[in-house]
Amino acid sequence: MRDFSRSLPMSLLRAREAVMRQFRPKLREHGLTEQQWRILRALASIEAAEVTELARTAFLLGPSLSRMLRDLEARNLIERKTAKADQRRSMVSISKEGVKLMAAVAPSSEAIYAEITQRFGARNLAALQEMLGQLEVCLASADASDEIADGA
Amino acid sequence: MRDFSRSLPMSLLRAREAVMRQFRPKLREHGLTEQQWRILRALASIEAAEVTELARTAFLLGPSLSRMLRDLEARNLIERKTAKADQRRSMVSISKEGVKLMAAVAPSSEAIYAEITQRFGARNLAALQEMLGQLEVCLASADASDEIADGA
DNA sequence: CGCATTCACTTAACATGTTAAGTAATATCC
DNA sequence: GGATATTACTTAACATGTTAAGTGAATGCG
Repeated sequence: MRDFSRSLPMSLLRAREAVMRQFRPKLREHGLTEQQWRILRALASIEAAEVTELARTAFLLGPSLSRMLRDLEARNLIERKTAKADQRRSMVSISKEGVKLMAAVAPSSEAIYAEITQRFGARNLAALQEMLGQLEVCLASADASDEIADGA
Repeated sequence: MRDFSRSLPMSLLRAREAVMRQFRPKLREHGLTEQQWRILRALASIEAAEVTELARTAFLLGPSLSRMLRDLEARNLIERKTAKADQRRSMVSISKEGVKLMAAVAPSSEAIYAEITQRFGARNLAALQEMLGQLEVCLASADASDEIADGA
């Protein structure tokens, strides 16, 4: 069997960990986990979003997101109100405090990203992301055909 | 701020998830999680390994590995014995049952990997892994200089 | 209308990620 | 040789990943 430490999943895992290791200490200073930061960033760019939509954007599963929203709401970093038209849906938005926290963290975060870009090379970075995107597309089509085969 | 869904961490996360989504169902059929499978695969290629060494190979943190080894030992998939020379160290090895389970799963796993390789292209795959490796190297040197700055 | 189905979200349960603290054995240093 | 530090590993505590089940609201359809 292939040397598993050279397998694609392990390569991706190690690469991502190497990247996130750069960010985590700064986020931690502000009492944020990587995932909480993802939620705030996703919310920052829009007025309000439904939970399901937010889950897709922040790439989180519903149950994880549900817990985190509860906690973030308790910390007054986000706000929720149920939609008028459909009481099942709840609209989530970032609070003033949330915006303030983002403003405090964003400069460091940007600086770290810039440092990574500089080290790896902007061109390399773009090429890498292009390949990652293509990989996703390949495998998404694999999933789709599976679903058809399963009659889903 | 950059559109965070196009950031490197998110690209890596989505790509890895797209890959692992292909494997998880088959592992699940055999009652294995992704991480348990990593442990077995890491052990399969060597006689025995210390826990710390295994953690490095399977890219798991000590506490996670400690729990998983307890469970895998209870399922008789691995074996442990403390080293004679140094009673702190415990040597971990895969059991006969573990080998049997691996033999049962490996063909499907290989087939899935081959399918991914074919879809994405062997050349693209090699190029991607090369880039991921370089990214790791870049950032590892960043960590190293941080440690020096911190006096570590 | 009534009722089964679907939908949006939450809760539950268990496994792992992550950091800190604990434990026992070994190494170091005087 | 004995106090101290370090090492290898485990436990603890809390956050998230993951699947299944639960809940209440909207939809579809007779």
